[in-house]
Amino acid sequence: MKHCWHRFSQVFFAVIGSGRETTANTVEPQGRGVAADGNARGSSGRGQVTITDVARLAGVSPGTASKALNGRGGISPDTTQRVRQAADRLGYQPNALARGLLTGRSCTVGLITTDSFGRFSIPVMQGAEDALGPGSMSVFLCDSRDDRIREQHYLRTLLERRVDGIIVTGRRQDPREPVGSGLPVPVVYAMTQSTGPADLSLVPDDMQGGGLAVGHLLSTGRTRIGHVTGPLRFAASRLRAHGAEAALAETGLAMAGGGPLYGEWTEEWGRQATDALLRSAPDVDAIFCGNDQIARGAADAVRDTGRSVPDDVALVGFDNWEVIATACRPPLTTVDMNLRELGRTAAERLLAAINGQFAAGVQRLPCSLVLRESSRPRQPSALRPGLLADGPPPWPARPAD
Amino acid sequence: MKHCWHRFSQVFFAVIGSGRETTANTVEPQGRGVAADGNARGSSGRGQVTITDVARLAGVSPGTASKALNGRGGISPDTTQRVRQAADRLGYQPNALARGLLTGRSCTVGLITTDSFGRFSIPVMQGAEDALGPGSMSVFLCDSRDDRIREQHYLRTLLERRVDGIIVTGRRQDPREPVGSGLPVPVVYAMTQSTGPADLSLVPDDMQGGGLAVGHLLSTGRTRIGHVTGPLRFAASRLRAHGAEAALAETGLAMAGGGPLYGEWTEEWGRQATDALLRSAPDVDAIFCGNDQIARGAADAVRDTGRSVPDDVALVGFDNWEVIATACRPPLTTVDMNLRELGRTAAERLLAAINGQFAAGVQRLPCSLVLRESSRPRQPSALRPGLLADGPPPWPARPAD
DNA sequence: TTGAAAGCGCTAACAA
DNA sequence: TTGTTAGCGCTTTCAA
Repeated sequence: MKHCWHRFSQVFFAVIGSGRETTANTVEPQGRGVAADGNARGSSGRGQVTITDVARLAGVSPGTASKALNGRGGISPDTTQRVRQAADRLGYQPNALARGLLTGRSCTVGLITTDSFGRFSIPVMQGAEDALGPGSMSVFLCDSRDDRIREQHYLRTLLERRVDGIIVTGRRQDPREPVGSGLPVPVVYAMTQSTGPADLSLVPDDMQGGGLAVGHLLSTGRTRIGHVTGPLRFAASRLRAHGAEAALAETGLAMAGGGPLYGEWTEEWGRQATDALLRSAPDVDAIFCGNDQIARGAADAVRDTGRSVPDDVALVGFDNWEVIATACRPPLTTVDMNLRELGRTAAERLLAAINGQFAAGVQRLPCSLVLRESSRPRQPSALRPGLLADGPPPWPARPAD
Repeated sequence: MKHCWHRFSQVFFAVIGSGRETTANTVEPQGRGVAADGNARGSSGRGQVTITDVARLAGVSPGTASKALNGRGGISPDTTQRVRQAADRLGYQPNALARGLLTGRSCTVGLITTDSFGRFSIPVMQGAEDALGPGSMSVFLCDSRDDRIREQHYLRTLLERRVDGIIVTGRRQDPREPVGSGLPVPVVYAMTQSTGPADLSLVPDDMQGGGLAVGHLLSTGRTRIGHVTGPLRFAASRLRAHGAEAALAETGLAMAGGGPLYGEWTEEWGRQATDALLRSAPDVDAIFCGNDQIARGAADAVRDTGRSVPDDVALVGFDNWEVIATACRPPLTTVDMNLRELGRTAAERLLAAINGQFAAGVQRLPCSLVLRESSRPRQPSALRPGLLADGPPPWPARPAD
């Protein structure tokens, strides 16, 4: 802790160290100061310590104090030391507003989330904050809730506050209109796409993620792989399915069940679809699910038919939504979109843009795989007698559980 | 949309309307302006339009323009109109930094989350943003991740940015040290408690929530009510249990199973404990669970013994974590801590404090109940033959599972 | 090596 | 009703 912010310090206007002494109650040249302020506070007027106060206590001019504190310009070590001490004593905190006004850089960025702290925007925001917060950048939070009016309101206030840049996050979906055009600051879209050709958008690579899931299942020896996923109207569903099908085709395999089963992003649908799939293609030995909720429903459905996950049917989900994936029985192998990393990258791209390094287009960031029980390679068949044999499956139509 | 922010407007320095005409390339009295700026932008120097630009275009002084735009001081309707038009044309946006510097109010607040976008802090943040964002207050987001070093870093930058106040959110738990002492701005703690006696902390009323859950179960006719909850070391566990026990005692009942079963906040524990409870007290007709995950585990365990939820055993959870509560089979009745409301309240209290209305102490905000299937009143016994009869329960000790 | 002065963009007090 | 001036707190020339 470099500073302490006690507002009411005891020591004032006594010059620290030696050199030109200035006594406490000198009348300030500027005509401002504590004179009229009976209250023993080390500040002029507004109650916060200013650099003038520091300078006066150190017995130097404000300009010199500024240079000393910022390490700019040739200031003697002795003076620097005195100024630093004075600043510490008074609990000086530079006024970022004044600095920003002067330098034209506020060192702030706006973060507009269209998704109101949704499951996808949160990790993105977190990643962005990771990259910005610990540095000198502060982040303005704006929750536009997919409302263009709100969005414009926030955009306006952000620009009024002279942010140096803006990040827009969403829940992906279809490309969206740019948040504004001809803006005086750079904008990066994360987990959402702008239709503006000059804009930079960062999204996860769903197709690669789908391929990753299926590739993994293939590598563990599964060959009759089905796919249960969300609504067809979602680009995410389609891309993941394409990725999955491409990976299968590469090995000369077709998708079990005849193709992806499109439905809802719910456990309920996961159960239903899996149930149907196990009926229509009883030899299915793996299901790649479009998200973790579907996968969890699938796990329940598989178990309900007396089969085991992963030995009879392996499962892979998508999202790595921890609370779902780890509560699944068994814990779920799943594709992680690395959203936090995506947010971090967005922030870095924004910083680059602020420094003049622009980029444009849609960048797809790779997904990765999180391995858990649900796709564990099969146990040696000796341990599970009969289950790998040909012929009708050894389980009854539907036991009590 | 009142404004548009195209930076490069076409029309400049042609006085709008009638009255003192000023032509485009007048040399500005201040010596600044577009003269040296070949680029057709309606600004001086920094690339953003200033009030001086607006004033010049409207043919008035900056002071007058300011008053006109802010509706302060007696300005003729005609002039006001002209200034407004000029501002619109140029896409003028007041510089909030400059305004804040002058007025001493930045119209920003800091939001420090110690819980890194956790399940509890998110709705609180959302509520705070609800109350602040749409107004003139902007929110700085700071993710301290329970790290005091980070927290102090953020505190410092917030104070440097001259925020008007600070909200600190957490995941409740034990009281925490104040974020700082003698701070120049008010602080409100939400979903976390400060040990500072002069600080204001807002937390949900867990005891009342526990009472609410049990009261509801009693009102639906259940009398043999058990309680499965999280670790004993959590104040939340203890308070909820107390509330539940008090509600039971009021009706002269004791808790089924002999008392609360403390464990973990997981589905796994919910299953285990419920299993044990159903064995030790087979006539249990309701379980109040310390959170939704435990409740979901309980639902699975109840079902696994061949009993039905809610007809044989009713369930109530805690948290109203939608994804869990609605995916539960059947959907879960649960206690909602109204965290968003809590966040909103925190923001309102902060605004009050900024305006001089201080408060202190720990305020507990009421929880409410969200009714779903899992605690539906029993069906008439005719529809469920035998289940309400006396004697040994109709289900076997415990099927395979 | 230090000090003086100007000015970032805005508003508030005072003059005209 | 409008214009002028000063100054918020800071940094940055330019002079000393």
